[in-house]
Amino acid sequence: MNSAKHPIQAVQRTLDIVDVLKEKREARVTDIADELDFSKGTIHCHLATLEQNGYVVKNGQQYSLGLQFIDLAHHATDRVDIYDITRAEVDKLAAESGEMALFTVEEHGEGICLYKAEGEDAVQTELYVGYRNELYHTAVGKVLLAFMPEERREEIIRETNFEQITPNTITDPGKLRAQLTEIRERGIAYNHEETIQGLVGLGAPIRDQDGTLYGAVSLIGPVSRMEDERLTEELPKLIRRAVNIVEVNITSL
Amino acid sequence: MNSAKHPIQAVQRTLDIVDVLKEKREARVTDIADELDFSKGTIHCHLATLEQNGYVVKNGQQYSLGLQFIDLAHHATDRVDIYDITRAEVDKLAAESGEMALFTVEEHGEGICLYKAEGEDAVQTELYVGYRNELYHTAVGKVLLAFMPEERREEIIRETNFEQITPNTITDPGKLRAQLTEIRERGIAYNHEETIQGLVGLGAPIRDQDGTLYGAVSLIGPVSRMEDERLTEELPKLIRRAVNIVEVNITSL
DNA sequence: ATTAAATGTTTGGATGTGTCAAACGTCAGT
DNA sequence: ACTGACGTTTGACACATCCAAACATTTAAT
Repeated sequence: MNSAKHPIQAVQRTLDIVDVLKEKREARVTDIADELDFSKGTIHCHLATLEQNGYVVKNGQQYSLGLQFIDLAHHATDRVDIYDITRAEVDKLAAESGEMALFTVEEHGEGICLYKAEGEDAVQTELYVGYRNELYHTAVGKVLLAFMPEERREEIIRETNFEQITPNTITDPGKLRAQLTEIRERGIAYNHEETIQGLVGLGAPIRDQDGTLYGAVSLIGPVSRMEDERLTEELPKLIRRAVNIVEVNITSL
Repeated sequence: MNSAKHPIQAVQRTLDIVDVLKEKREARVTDIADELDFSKGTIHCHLATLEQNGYVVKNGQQYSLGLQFIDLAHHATDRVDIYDITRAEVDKLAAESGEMALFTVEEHGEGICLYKAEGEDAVQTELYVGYRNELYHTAVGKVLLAFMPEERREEIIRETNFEQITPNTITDPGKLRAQLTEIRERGIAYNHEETIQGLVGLGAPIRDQDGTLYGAVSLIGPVSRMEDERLTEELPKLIRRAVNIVEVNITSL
């Protein structure tokens, strides 16, 4: 992520304010001014500008994010051509497996969940559509890393700040690269309690005939149900079938 | 919508750029510079700032909206307490009626679609989650107007720019007010081909015991299926049931 | 190949604008 | 009525934004 030479400070400030509103859900002028260490007057002007454009809502003294962002989100998703097809397949996948199924895409070196479907027995996680996570410790993340162009992969790995989230989290770039090679051979990536203890995930890439990566589909479930042949045979088969259907449809776009 | 006394121009410019990207889906620096009548250098700096923050993505020369807006959209929706409950009921409503069911909320004098469920025979419209429309010519819109505080209603009507979208569109504030009174009595609003020829809609408000308005639920279908007792009895009954369930759950928040 | 034409990017300098501190207005609680 | 806390407005100064032009880079054409 090459940083801008001449970032526009006023805009940066506004984006920081939006970020605070995202974290806090609601905030007053003074709250934000304290948090970001700016004068009340400045924050006020920024919020007023945002409000005028519908990006912020004011309830009494409390400001919060406006629903207009949903509109922007829709238009952003519009760029993902396979969204509709994949969505349908992820629904099926969730129904067939009973687990939670996800569709994730890479952007700016992060994995962004674009769709989530819950099967009958799906685990409850704080994962939501729009959720962003680091690539190195999830199944989809490792899939995306494995199948993206090498230079980009190395760039992302170089900029990754490895954290030992659980005992199983991979924190060594070398080990990660080795596992990515395996994943390229097998076509399936696993997450063995590397993100959350007790949770296992597996994912596969969506690619066209040229090998261009479009995203990844995954299943997440409790370790108790994710073992033996179900984990190594049954569920991978379901995912591969779902992914194949999407891939067939890519050409017709 | 009281305009800001001292809007921050640089921020306004960035928001205008975002708007162009929303409309065009993809655009180059020059495209945007021409469209907004700014120098290329200026647009470049703004885009660089946005990209650095993940709000914009660059593919070669083409810029487009980043998926990070989905994250913001999620947090904005978070503010709508009844979202989850209503969503479930709208799903049922669509299944029962076979038509398209919607959940809409008012913000900044506009109706914003927060959830959409398609029944078996649902009409296909360009309506999407996040879609914003004027209140005066839709069923949900009229519901929201009818049940909001009077001063706010008058403020919105005063600022409304009435357009004759179809022959049936109400363009007279007086007539609109009269119909809103009816709607308050009946508890159901109709849209008789006022937005799109051939499409009929009906909606009801979601309110708590104090009468505070939370949003509206509606059904949309082709005029051929939306007539006689189905329109005046059957469908209103379904909607009322859905709305009631949500309303009961409001108190437990 | 070589040139030409668009484009993205960077630069420096003049203008105009964002920022702050302080004053003002408003509201809630005592 | 008074106090405190907050949002809003004001005015003036510092400096950030913007433009035009030069530069770099890519694409198209000859």
